[in-house]
Amino acid sequence: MKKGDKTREHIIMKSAELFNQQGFAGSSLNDIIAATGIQKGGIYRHFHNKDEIALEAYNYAASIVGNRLSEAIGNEESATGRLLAFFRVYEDVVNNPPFIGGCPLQNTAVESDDTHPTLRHRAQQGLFVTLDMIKAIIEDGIKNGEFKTDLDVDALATFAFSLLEGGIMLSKLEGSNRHMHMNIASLSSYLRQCCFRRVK
Amino acid sequence: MKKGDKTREHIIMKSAELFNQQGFAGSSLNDIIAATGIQKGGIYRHFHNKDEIALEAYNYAASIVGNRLSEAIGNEESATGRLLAFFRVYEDVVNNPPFIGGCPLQNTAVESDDTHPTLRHRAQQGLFVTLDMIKAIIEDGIKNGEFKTDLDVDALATFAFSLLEGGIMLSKLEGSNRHMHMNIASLSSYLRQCCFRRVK
DNA sequence: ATCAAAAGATACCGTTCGGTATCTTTTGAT
DNA sequence: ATCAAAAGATACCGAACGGTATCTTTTGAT
Repeated sequence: MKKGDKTREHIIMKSAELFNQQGFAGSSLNDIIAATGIQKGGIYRHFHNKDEIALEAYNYAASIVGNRLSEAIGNEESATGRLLAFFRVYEDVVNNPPFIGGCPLQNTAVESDDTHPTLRHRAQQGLFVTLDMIKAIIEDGIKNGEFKTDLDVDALATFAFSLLEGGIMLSKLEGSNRHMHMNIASLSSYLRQCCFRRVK
Repeated sequence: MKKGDKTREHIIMKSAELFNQQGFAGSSLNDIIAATGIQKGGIYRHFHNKDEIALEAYNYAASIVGNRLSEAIGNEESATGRLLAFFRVYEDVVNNPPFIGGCPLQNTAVESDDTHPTLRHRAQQGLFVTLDMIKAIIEDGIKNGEFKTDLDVDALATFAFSLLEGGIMLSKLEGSNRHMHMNIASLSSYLRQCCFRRVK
């Protein structure tokens, strides 16, 4: 790997942390300079403009979180365990989020919604990919007899993901993981009471 | 009401729309000038700085949504109905949110989390007030025999509010109300299956 | 060791930022 | 109708913005 590629990645990593904490509009190039220790000329050698940095930074942050999710899912045997594993990645979102600043999808979605179309499009792709992951887990649970066969897969996927993102938002805002913890417990009992296949 | 107070309110209203769509960092004073038709000198006669405008604007947006929520709750007789009424205020969040730009609490929470402490504090107050509203509804439902007596009120309030905010985020991002609609149906059946008092 | 190419620092561009001082206009009580 | 007070427009401030041109340093293949 060439030197230039290494600094390019360094810029992306540091910028991703900035953008995920302060937002795109809230992070200036001087912030990036301060965070990377690289002057403007050095930065703009690797990127055409601030937008390009933001897009690459989002991809990076999303990939970090995605890896953490895949990892957490891989360790679980049951579909229920895999669904709850999603939440456990964010169970200490206040002090130890999978990526500093919280969920990149949430931060990007909320900020870019009415302002930055291309960034919004990336977040949309992230939404679809994540929902597909969750749906695959649910369908798996149905096939292996863990869940009822008449489950509405789309509705349950949206339900679980909403609960996750809402819990992240509430816990981050209050500065306490209690919302995440309560939601994990609530989803767990919900799955048991409403989604498990009744063995007669 | 004096003329100055009227323009002051005009500035707050227009700024609230801007901030709730583009964020605090994403909205400039020139944006406010363009939206209000009032020059910088005129604006700064009524406010000390941009921060003060943002705080008042958030209060305004929050009060609009709060009124809509209270209104929706007032029309319902059952606790279940009042909980679902919360969601119905945002059931067409894509095309017809209670305030343009979506949920002010969500937008403010996500942006100000790591950047703007005073704004974050306002959002925190909004969180507590809203959770208290939801908890009051649940306690009401327990007292009048609608809900089981052993419900965890805090957990159910967090659960419902997370589902709402998560649903808003997902629907806004995808540009489709389907997530809100599915969550309303899911919460409705959840309440029926897990929270209703079993009549023997 | 040489030396072109790659990488990065410096210095600058015009524009926009939030904020202020000053001047003009409007308002409304008398 | 008068006229001080309130309201608002104009013009400006220094700083920070995103972005670029140019110069210096570093890299690594030969």
